[in-house]
Amino acid sequence: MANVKSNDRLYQDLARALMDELASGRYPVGTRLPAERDLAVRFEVSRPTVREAIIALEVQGLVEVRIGSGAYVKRLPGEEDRPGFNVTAFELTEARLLFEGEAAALAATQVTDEDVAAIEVLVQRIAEENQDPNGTESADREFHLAIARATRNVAVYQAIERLWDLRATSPEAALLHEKARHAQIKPVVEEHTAVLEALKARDPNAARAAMRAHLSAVLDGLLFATEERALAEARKATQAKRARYAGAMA
Amino acid sequence: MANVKSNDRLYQDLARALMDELASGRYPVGTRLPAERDLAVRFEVSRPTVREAIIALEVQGLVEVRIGSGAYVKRLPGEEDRPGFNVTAFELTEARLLFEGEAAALAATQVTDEDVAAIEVLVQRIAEENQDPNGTESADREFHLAIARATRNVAVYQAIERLWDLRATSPEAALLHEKARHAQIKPVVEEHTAVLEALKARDPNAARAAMRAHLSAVLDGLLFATEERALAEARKATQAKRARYAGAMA
DNA sequence: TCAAAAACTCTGGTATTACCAATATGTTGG
DNA sequence: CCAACATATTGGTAATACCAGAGTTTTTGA
Repeated sequence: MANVKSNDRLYQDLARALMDELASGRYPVGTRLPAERDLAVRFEVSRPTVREAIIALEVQGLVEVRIGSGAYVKRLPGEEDRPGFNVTAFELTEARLLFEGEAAALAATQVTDEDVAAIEVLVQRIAEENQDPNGTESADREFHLAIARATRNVAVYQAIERLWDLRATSPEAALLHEKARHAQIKPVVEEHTAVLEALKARDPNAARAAMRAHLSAVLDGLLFATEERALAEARKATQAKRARYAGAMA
Repeated sequence: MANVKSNDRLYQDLARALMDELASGRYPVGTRLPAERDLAVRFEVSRPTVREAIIALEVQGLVEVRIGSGAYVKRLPGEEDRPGFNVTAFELTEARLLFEGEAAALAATQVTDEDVAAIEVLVQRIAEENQDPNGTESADREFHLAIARATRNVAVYQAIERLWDLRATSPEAALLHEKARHAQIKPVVEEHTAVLEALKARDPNAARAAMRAHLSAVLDGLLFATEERALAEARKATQAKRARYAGAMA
């Protein structure tokens, strides 16, 4: 152990290593970290470096340093300051279904030709990304953000961006999406294209419907990818909820 | 200058002092901070202490340290990590109009009798708050959050909470809302009651319509309160946008 | 006997100094 | 004029020393 090579600066590596140990449960909240001198020996770095790492943790609110006593665990990494946690992939996607549907409708009334052109390129990139099962989702993200931006409403944009990025803070959600991605490499492009066409036509209702259809499909993908017992329950609940809600939309 | 007494540790004092200088505009975004050695001399501390302070700023995303080059200003304090700025009251309310409308619809399919009872109390409190022109808006906030909570979707709740609280980060937005509040102390209670009734009836479409009507009225209040020249333009744009969008909703 | 006081020791806080590595700059040679 | 090479500057890290707060142990005195 101890060695934690990388290209970053030592204090950053050390801070990460310590955060990993915190996350592992080795040092529960309230307990004391080893003395700086001991950490220095264990990680084979100098004490100033250890101090820098601990200060990094302190600034992030992970530990509290008491002079003459030690550094005590205050909060575990993952428990963000701003909550944003315990958010399941279902909830995230459902929220996006609600919000991005409306955003698309508003965007349809605001898009410029430049917006449309840019989005068209993104759809193309999504198609390419979709070919490669190991590819990223960056074009997908850009697509949704471009539409959010087309609303010309910063608040809307930020809310949607946040929802997307929240997925990364939830390991299960990220994993589930990954599984879903591998399971269904089919209609994604068509769905995005439908949204694009609605925007081109400046048709708010069509845009809303297309976006909701797309995210509905994503939701289905998530449900499909769900095998765990713990999620089976959520699956049923979500389906029932959606059914009722979708009915209300008609 | 240089001296920045306090009871904290030196690096914390120094970090604060540097943040003050950043906030003062002395070091705009993109510029380079003085060398660590120079800062050490200027603030009469050792270089390790300067490094600790700079690392504190770095962890907070205020500066970016480039090896062999220097520490560059990345973001000014006050500009939150998550942007959330340059958001006008119009944008905020428009975003709420979109999102909370859908949230209310979803909530209508999910509310429990307890939720309804709690919301009923809140409507009562809103009426009381509304009597006093100098009263707070806490009941109003609770009302909207209670509905968001009734969706049983944490992501939805957090997004809406964030939109509400964002108002506080924008001084102009807060001021404008305050003015609008004094201008129209009339239909607020009726509007909230309409939402409540729709929830009671478990009618998603009615809930959506009622919530949109309410926030539409808020938007009107904002427009009414707008006198500044700078905002007159935004007013027209927003009105036009809303008109088109509202038409699409029908 | 026991409680107060002193001594000791552990911990973080800060300062010094030194040297390495990445970068930026200026100089030189083609 | 420009590429290549010195050189000064800057951050990165280490090693060491000493101070100050906190806790524990030992000593001391009533």
